[in-house]
Amino acid sequence: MSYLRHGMVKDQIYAQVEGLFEAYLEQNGHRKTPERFAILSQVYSYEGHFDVDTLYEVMEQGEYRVSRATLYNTLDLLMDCNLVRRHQFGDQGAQYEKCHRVKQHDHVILADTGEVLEFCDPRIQQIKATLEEIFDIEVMHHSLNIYARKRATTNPKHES
Amino acid sequence: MSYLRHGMVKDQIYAQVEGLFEAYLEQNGHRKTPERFAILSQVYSYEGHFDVDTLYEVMEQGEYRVSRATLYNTLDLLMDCNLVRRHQFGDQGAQYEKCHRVKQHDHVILADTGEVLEFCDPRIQQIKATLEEIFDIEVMHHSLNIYARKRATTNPKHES
DNA sequence: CTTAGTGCAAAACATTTGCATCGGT
DNA sequence: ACCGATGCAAATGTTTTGCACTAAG
Repeated sequence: MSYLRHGMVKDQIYAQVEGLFEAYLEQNGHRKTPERFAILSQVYSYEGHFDVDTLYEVMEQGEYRVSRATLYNTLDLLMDCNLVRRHQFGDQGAQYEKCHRVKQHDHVILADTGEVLEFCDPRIQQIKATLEEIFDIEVMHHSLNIYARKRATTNPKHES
Repeated sequence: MSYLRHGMVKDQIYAQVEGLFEAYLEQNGHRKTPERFAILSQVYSYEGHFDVDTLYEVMEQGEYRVSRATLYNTLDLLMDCNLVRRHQFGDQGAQYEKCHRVKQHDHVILADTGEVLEFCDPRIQQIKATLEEIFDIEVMHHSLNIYARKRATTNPKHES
């Protein structure tokens, strides 16, 4: 989609991601196990969000059946090297999503359906810049979730 | 503090909050039990955030010892009538905070200490307005958490 | 060969639920 | 007296941990 850079195709992206993960593992003295790469591959096959349970069930079918313990372990590694992000929508369990070369975005959660929309607003960057100055901090990341409901589309105008 | 309106003092605020809760309970056919008001009182004694476990332990000492089940139940009611808000910082359990006549604000979580700073930026309102228009939704609430770390104060500039 | 990584099962933890009892109304 | 609210304990769902075994380096 739109986050592909000039003619890159998916497999090239994935090859790059795999290389980054491999480099990360080497540089940090972690072993390059087949389970870890199988998980990376599966994680990067998802377009949207996924939870650990879904991932676990899918991987049970695949070539490498990994335990939940390994899933959590590997997801931690992938978050550490910035290939995956974790989200907490509402109160239920964590959701994950790949994030390499994916445009930074935030989420609108629709109350009725639980559906998740994505958006990107430059003003959030401005807010972060302001905060860095005011509090003398270095912002590492943020999480902005908007909880909303679909408007009853009765009138063509807007009624705020 | 700054959210007190023209000469109001704390007890007046609390009396008002109690009145609102009472009205809410009546209008929705809920019973006015002493436990519920004891919880409300304790909740409004906190200036910042608290978690259920802390609340439980404090209330064990007090006049009304309430069970966790009742705490969760009552916190739900308090959220329903907009006297309390729930937050999810990072991965651990939920944090709550009173919200009546408290200025809407968001949070900076410092990675090292877990300390939570509060801020209020008008641009978040603008973002919400834009989203309502773009997606034709009605925003109910939002959650913006900034994860940061204190900057190494090497430069002689201001560090407040 | 060494020891990090793995699967498994148990543990930990926060929250919810079932049920007998209590107490607002 | 009715039935909603409570306390307790068991159940739930998710994530973590201990341990014996496997395999990467």
